[in-house]
Amino acid sequence: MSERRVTMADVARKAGVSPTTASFALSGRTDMRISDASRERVLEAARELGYRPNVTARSLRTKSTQTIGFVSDRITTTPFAGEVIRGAMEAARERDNLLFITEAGGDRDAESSLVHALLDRQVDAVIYASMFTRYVTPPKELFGRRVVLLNCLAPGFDAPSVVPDELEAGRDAARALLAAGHTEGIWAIGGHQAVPATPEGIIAGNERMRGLEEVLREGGARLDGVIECDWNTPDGHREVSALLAAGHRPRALVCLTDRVSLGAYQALGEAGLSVPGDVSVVSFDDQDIASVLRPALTTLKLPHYLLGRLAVELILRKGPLEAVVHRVPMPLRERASIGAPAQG
Amino acid sequence: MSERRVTMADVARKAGVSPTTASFALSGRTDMRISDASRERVLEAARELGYRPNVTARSLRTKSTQTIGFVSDRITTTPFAGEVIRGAMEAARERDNLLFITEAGGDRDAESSLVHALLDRQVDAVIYASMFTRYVTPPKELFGRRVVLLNCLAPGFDAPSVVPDELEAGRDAARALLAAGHTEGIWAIGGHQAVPATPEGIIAGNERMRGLEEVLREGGARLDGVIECDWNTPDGHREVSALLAAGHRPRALVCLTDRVSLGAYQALGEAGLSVPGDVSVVSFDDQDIASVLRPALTTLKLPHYLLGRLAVELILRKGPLEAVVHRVPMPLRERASIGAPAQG
DNA sequence: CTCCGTTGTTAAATCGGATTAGCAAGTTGC
DNA sequence: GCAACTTGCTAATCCGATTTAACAACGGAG
Repeated sequence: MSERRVTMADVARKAGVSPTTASFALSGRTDMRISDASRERVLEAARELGYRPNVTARSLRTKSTQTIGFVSDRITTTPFAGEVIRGAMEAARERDNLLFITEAGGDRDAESSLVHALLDRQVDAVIYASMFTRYVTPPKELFGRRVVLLNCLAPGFDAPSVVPDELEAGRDAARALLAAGHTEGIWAIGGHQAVPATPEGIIAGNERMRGLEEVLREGGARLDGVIECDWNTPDGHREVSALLAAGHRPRALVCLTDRVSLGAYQALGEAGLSVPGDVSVVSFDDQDIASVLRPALTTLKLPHYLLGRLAVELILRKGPLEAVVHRVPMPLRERASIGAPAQG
Repeated sequence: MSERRVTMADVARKAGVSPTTASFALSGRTDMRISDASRERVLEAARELGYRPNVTARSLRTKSTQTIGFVSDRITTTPFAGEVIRGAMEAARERDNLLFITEAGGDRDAESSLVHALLDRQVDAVIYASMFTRYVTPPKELFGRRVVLLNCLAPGFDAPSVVPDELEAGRDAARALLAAGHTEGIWAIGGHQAVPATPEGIIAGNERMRGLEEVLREGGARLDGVIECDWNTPDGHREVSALLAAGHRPRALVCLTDRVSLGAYQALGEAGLSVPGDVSVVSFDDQDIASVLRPALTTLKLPHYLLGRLAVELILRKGPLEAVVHRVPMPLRERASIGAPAQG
């Protein structure tokens, strides 16, 4: 694209040395002896000419492109997960790397083809990411490659995983309710399962529920019921409306996602119940809406930014990757949806 | 990364021809005569060995990396604009290109440095994108390069722009209200301006308002008032609450973004007014929440996906780029927030 | 039978750097 | 005084493709 770039040969010529000397001077290698005078002249020439090395050419020899591939099912364009990309991007940038972002939309063939496109461009490593925390089987092209799994687990696939600490988040949700004095009339909306039509097990729901139940039990509280439904707003609205219609009077709702919480808010509002006066709500994810709902939603934040950042940091660390699961804490965002239990 | 790749030399050796012949056979060029027999043997060998060309090596000679750089202020991770990336990505993929995604966060130095990082990797072209539709001045490194401006305009910079057709969207909002019979008691919330602390002019607000006023006037309707505020939920809530508290009884609200609409919904709900029974609402953007609000929000969709796609399609088109402004229609998403004007 | 044009193929150069092997000139050791 | 090191630098290769220039082998024209 456009006018000729300054090459190392230009720099060498201007500095009056050989390309070899220029190369050593510029890369600053100390194992090859270059006089201070020559080094200075090369550096000066490079500066004056505005020389920048051609990464593509260099990588042909060195095998390192300072480039990382990012493959996901849909995480890129999921409204709330762009932060993953940002975290990854910034961490990459700090180490002079760039990211190829791709998305296969869940299609295995597309996935293979994208991985090939990445490998054809000699990426140094690949981040394989999933929108939902779940078990996956990466495409065979990635076996034996430098890979970090992001927001997913793949038993038998030799690579580290970076996932949110959903179990501890479940515990923290329980602790938040206990701290406010809730011990009964607690319902979970969304349940263990997850999103419709996902072929493989989703981890988030199970772990959140396990942590929740464990700490509630230890705290002498109990869950009155668990309502299984999809993790979206219409389902949240429908299930909570049905719960109320059935005559139940919950004191606290644990909604498995903020989208479910929005549905719950709508149903409670329509029933003339206030949050947190009549019903407390604790949620998961901390999506955009969480902070602007009225009252603002107390929720366990999905640490998207840190997830992306850690994945890249692991990949760019020297040495081989260890197949370890890294759990990133989900911080509690305390806002206004939890109050003392309603009396009566 | 890992075991040696099959090179063209391997393919040539296996097919019993020279690398030159293999190259011509594989690239399928007709200007260089290769016998059908040789071609077949090369193709067969390539297939058996699973040969894939090294794009990096090729680009050293051809100058084309089949790679596009994407630089934005924050669009990547803006919750609602990931679709831009997806559109761009898919269009790129259809033509065997990949995207480097970067984000400068509005920092000029970071922007320059990112553009350099892209150019060092020999990208064929660059998409320069903005989160808000506005005027920009691209970094000097991009002058003379193959560039498409996405969601922004840069007078004097020789490149095509791709932007949403905000003017027509404003008109469509007016048409939707007129069609439902609204001619008075219409207020605009959000106004001409925009988001806080944006140094350069934002186009969206102005154009939306201009289109809106033009068609209302032509339709014999009028705007009772325009309330200027930031384009977010708390401001929407505050301003609509204030409007009602001041004794006004609007029949229709034109909210400049869906986030403002959410605030309006909250304020109306608290005042015991129903949508669309008492007040109709028409909005802009079609973010995630638009479809799950109750009632679902009628809004003019920001065509993010098409924006991204068109930008890439332009860039990958043969020939020089023309500095034309491409306006992409914003379709009306008719849902349930517009009704006939309340009586009385 | 020679000259010339095709046809099919390949040796060699190229792209922009990194790296290896080696070469002069100056030092040191004995 | 001469071999053995050092020091500072460069010629030559290599990385994996593309592309240019040229070269055999063959057929037809004269």
